[in-house]
Amino acid sequence: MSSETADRILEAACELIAEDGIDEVRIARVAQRAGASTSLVHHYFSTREELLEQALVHSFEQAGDERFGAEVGSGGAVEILAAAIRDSLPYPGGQEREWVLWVELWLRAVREPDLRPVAARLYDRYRRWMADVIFVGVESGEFPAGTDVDRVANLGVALLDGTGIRALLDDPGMDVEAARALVAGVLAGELGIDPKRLLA
Amino acid sequence: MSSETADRILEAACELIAEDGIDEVRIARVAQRAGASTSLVHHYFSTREELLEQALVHSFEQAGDERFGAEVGSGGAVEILAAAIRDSLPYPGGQEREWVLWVELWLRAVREPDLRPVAARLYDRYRRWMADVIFVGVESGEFPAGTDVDRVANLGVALLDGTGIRALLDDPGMDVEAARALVAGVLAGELGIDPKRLLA
DNA sequence: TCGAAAGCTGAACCGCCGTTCAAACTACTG
DNA sequence: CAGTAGTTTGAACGGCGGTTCAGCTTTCGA
Repeated sequence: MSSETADRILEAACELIAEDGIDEVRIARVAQRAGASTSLVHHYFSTREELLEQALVHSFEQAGDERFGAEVGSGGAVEILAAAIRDSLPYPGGQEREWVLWVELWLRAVREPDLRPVAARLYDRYRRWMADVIFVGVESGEFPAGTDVDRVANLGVALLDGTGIRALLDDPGMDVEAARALVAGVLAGELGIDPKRLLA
Repeated sequence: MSSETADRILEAACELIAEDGIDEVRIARVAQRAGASTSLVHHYFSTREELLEQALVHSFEQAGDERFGAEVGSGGAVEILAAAIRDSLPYPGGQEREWVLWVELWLRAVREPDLRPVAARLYDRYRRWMADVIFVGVESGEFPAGTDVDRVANLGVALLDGTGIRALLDDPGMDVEAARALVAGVLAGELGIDPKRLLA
């Protein structure tokens, strides 16, 4: 089912989706980048739609593994949370590519309910990852006992998405530093710590 | 420049963008819905790209006028804010169409920097509208003096976007009611009022 | 060693759709 | 009425690109 070649094709499709957007992806280009012919692409993926859907899913499973698969490392929970905020925002040269794919998935999933479980699964990992970070802080006493971990995690995810999209769009009213300050400020307030400690 | 017919064509294009997504919009369909021929469409809009861009902009200027153009009405600031939260979320049968267009603009603007000012302008109106609502509350003493109005307004916008997108995607971890509760809870905390008052 | 199945290719097909073009119809102006 | 500018149309063009097809090469088990 999943041969070496099929993977190469899928990988090429992922790259092109990230670069040009789903609708700009042409089978000939995918084939070219994968070092194959268009016929070969059709040999593994009977239709363009099928190829693109599998590529999207594959792309996000992989991205999710990279971002949220790692164990919450050692070190203070505050530092980990600060790093999480920084690494989640679309800093130029940083997570911009992931953000573009993220928005692509949003739109696609809005139109195509089949894709919604993929998005939901990613959000679930995202939220759980952030909840883990916060939970560690509560356990270690850095954050107040009785903190509603899930609520704060959902809050963090929502804030990162809501500010990050504006930063990604170069909104002068919300650049990436302002986004970071706002997220850090609100989360620090919820967790009873000094906001500066989340901006390290 | 902007004749009766051109407006009809633009209107038809807007509808189709909302229904099927920009990339699915076909000139023949636009013409059909506008009661015109494809040639006539090209008479007013020399290229497809030009038509779609103008349609998008037109669509959002209009939507912005409807949503944020009205003066902040009379009544308590708390009630106005509660209504703002409710009306901004993608309740089924409510603002869903606007949300879809919103996401469409996000993706388009990410790919096409020319569109970013359009998005920035909309965000500006959105944020200012929310700031006005909060400002009224501060003036009337319903919210604490010294409230950082712009900060809370940005927070509100980010929370609505960040939770709303998940609700729109039918994420089981964040339905529209949970989104509303989270937004209301956080804003109530920032404004020193009872969260229940924002859920009326 | 033979033959079938899988991997792979180039070339051609063909439908969709943006775009163009020449011409008709209308309306207004001198 | 003549002329001109603005509308509107049907029909056709042209190419991009997904898909198909017939056949070549490689692999591998009997």
